[in-house]
Amino acid sequence: AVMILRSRFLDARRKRRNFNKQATEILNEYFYSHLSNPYPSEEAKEELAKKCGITVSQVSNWFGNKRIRYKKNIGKFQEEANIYAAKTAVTATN
Amino acid sequence: GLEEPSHVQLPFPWMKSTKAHAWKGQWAGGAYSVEPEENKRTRTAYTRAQLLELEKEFLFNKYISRPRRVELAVMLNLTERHIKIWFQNRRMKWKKEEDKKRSSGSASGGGEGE
DNA sequence: GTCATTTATCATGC
DNA sequence: GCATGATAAATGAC
Repeated sequence: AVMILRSRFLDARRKRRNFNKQATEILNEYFYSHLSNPYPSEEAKEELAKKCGITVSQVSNWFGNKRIRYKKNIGKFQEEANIYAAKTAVTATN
Repeated sequence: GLEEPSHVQLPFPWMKSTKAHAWKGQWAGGAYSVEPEENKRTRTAYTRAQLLELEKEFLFNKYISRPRRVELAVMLNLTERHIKIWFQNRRMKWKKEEDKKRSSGSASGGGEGE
């Protein structure tokens, strides 16, 4: 048996601050307009990072978290999905 | 009666879990029949002592040899696979840190530090 | 081997 | 009290 001990000391300070509402808006717009394949290219990540005022790593983190949390509970995001779906009448056909 | 979903969210391929789907059925009754929790992906929590030894070894060299890996595995009571993966991840982390240092030292801006 | 990603977990914000 | 961003095992593509 693998005993999982919680010897989590301060390996690193995971300080976090929430993103701007505007940044979240941009990220969500991209996510929901590419729901069939929400994997932005490196180029797209850089552009998003620039527009949001965050780093490329942060963009990657955001999409990673968003994808896993979305698919784990699609129902929870349904309302949000509708909002952004209406906001962007964009071709998501990659 | 039962409400019929007019525009059900298509189960895009990326929404499927690759391995060890730990969560319950999200669209049960729809397309998929998601198994209940089978084998959850175990995340080994390394002890302080183990991490200390691994870090020490990494300081010595970034790539660990097979014999040394076996040795370390016994010493730390971990599998070779654990050690191998730890070094792979550690190298990626190291690279990221180095990248940050480089960009921070040269051209204007980029000071993303604390 | 690298490396983007998945996944669990952590730490914080509110 | 969960939402959310970050970190680190673990996976898989190549």
